[in-house]
Formats: sequence, C-alpha cells, structure tokens
Amino acid sequence: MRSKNPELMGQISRYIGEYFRDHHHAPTTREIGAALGRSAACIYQYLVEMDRKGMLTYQDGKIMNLPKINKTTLGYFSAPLVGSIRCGDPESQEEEVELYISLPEVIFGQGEFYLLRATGDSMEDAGIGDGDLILIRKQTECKPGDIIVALDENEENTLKRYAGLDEKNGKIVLEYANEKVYPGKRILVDRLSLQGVAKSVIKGLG
Amino acid sequence: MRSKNPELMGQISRYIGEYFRDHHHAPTTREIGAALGRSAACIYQYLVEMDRKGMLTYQDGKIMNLPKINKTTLGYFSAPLVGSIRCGDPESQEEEVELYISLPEVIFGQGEFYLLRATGDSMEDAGIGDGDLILIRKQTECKPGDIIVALDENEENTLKRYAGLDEKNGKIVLEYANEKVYPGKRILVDRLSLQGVAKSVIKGLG
DNA sequence: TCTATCATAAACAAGTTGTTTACGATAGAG
DNA sequence: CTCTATCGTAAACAACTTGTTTATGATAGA
Repeated sequence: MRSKNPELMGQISRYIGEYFRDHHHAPTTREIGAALGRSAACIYQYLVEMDRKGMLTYQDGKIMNLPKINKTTLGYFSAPLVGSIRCGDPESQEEEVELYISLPEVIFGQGEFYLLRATGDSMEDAGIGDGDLILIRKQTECKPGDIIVALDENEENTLKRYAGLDEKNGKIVLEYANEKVYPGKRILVDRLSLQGVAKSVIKGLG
Repeated sequence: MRSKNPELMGQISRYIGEYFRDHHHAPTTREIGAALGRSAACIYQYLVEMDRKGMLTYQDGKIMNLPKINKTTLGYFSAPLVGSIRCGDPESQEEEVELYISLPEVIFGQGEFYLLRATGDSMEDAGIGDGDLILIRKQTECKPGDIIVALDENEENTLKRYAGLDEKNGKIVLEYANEKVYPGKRILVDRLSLQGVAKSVIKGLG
C-alpha cells in the first residue's frame, strides 16, 4: 500500500500561493508540474485529491479558494504619475504622463487617483515632506482639514489644507501646514476649483 | 477612395494602454474587437497598419512598444502584511500571514519586503505615525540613521533608529525619534538581530 | 456608375488547456 | 521473496483560444 506524497501536496499548495501573489491568477497544471519536476497529469490528480480533502476548490479545471490567498484577489487600480505639482488639470496633461502605476485597493482605497510628487515644505506638519509621493483621489467635494489639490484664482495648482469658509467675508480659507516655517500662514480665496483630495502619502526613507 | 478610420486607431491605442495598465499584458485581437464593437480581423488589420505607421510594434502576434506604456511593464513584488510589529521572526509567522500585497518596484525599489503597521508614537520625527504602514526590506546590514526592525536582547521585535556603536562600551545604540515625548531617549544593547530596514512609509490621510 | 478598399464572418492552423488512458515503477503486505 | 495496488509518467484526446487568411458584402469617393 503506497500513500500519496504529503510533501508534494504542500509544495503544490505553496507554489500556487506564490504564483497567485505574483500573477493575480492561478497557474496551469503544466506550469505547476514544470516548477516541481512532475507531470501535468500528476499535478491534476493531486489537485483533485486536494479538492476532495478540502485543501482547495478545484472545479472546471479552475483552482479556487486556496486558503490565505482568496483575499489577495482584491482589486488594483492604476494611477498616473503626473510629476510634480504644477499648473493645469492633470487630466489634460495626459499626453505627458509617461508612467502608470498599479496600486492595491486594500491599502489605498477605491476611486480615481493620480500620483504627484510634493515639492517644498509647506505641508510638513501633515506628514508630507519634500519629495514624498502623494496619492490624490479625484473628487469635487472636500471637508475642513483635508489636504487638497486645487486651482486657485491665478490658475495655479496648489497643495494646501482646506480650512473651510470664513463666515465674515465668505472667502475660502487655505492653510499651510508647517508652523515652524510659516506660522499661522493662511490664504483667502474667493473661488477654488477642486482637483482632488490627498488620501495617502508615500515617504521614501534613506 | 476610402481611408482607414483614424478615430478607431486612436481608440485601439487607448484601449491597449488602459488594458495594459490593468492587466500588465496586452489584450487579444478579439478582446479589443469586442470592446470596440469590431471584428477580430478588423483589429488585426489595424494593428498591422499601426505597426507599419510606427504607432506600435506588432510582431508574431504580440503587441509591443506602445508609447507611454513600455515603462509600465516594470516589475512588481509581493509583500506579506504581517500585522503590527510584534515578537518573532516575520518569516516564522508565515502561517499567520493572511494578505499578500503586490507593489511596484518603480516606487518601492527591489528586494524582499514585508509590510507592518506601526503602533505608538516613538518614531514621530521620522515621519512614522501611529497606524502607518511601514515597508521593511529584509537585510542583515544597516547604517547609522536607518530605521530598523530588530530583535533585541529580550527577543522583542522593535522599530527604532540605529545610531551606531558606542565607542566607549561597545554597545549598540538605538534611538527613539520623537523629541517631544521621548527627548534624547536612547537604548543600549549588546547584541541585536537585524530583521530589516524600513524603506518606505505609507500614511493614510483622513 | 463603378471600383478600390473597408469591414465582416467564417474558416484555418497552431498552441494551450484540462483530462483520460495505458503502462512502467515501486512501496508495502503477505 | 513475491505479488499487487497504486503512484507517477508519457502520450493522446478534445475543447478552447489565439493569430491569421480568405471569401464576401458594404460603401465612400472618383
């Protein structure tokens, strides 16, 4: 009486997991076999057996529900890196976009995004330093406290904190967030065209 | 004399670009056709024509060198999210890892990484706040100034700044990076097992 | 009106996939 | 040691997908 190789089962399970992480879809029986030095038919038989044992779901030739892996099938979105913050609608600069980057929704959320590199130190207190990448979600509404990208009255694209409306004169209040360099510095504008709201900051270290 | 639909060429080019961003590989002629309401043969003829015009490279049935897209073929790596910082080697906790996340090398660099969520405020000055995600690269060497993950003498996994060796007593100096709460706080240890070095911080806003 | 060519559907050939089958190798019971 | 169940393999099969060609109809433009 011979028994199926339990070690091989583990190898198959592990390989599928790694493959899934790298490719976002399951490998074929032949791919698994080639990687593990076995035949496709052997892998097929093991997959059927592993399905029977409940280690994974194998139906219609599709590998599904591998434990610990299902959650990695979460979505990704692509965000254009539009360079440093500057004038103009990022949308209209599409011709200049040279790089789209795929990022996971599980960390960065859902929506329509773009990335830009922050320059200057006006947002230091918000954790945004010179050279950091900022992930902006395109939206037309914001609430006080949000870090926003907006075209101000001079058609300049700026990154500032939205502080709300000044009740007295009805102007929109934008703040710097660096008390050391710009203590209490505020900007009042009549109208502002909101481009998006900063949702994440990616800082590089050393 | 009829002329090829230039608008359709633009649609094809755009569709391939978007598809590439989402799937990291080119679509099939039938996929393009279905999306644009045209036949596969029509798309095929357009692809050949577009290759002749130099708009893209189409060889052996493979779409390549679409302008603005080639750079997005850069690599991605998968990093396990190992939860909040805690005891033990992250490698040995593999059973508990429930989530692998694919991240682009073009932003985060190359190497073997894992993600962990920072707790506490001891790293505030380094731009690392409570709840931030920290991307750790596994490596066995570090230089003064690096934010490191290490097992200290008590087998505790800690996130601190490596300050170097104390010449006088030969001990390793680790620092907090929050002058407000822990002014000048340092830790001296005889030996430390380096788990990795923090390379990026992902901060969530609002 | 006529014709070049655009676009389509259908078919083709090649490759990939899951799956089955026949057969050799071998662990383990007797 | 002998024998047999079954493990694993190679080969083949059928279904499907892929790029590509071909024959046919539609139509813009001379």
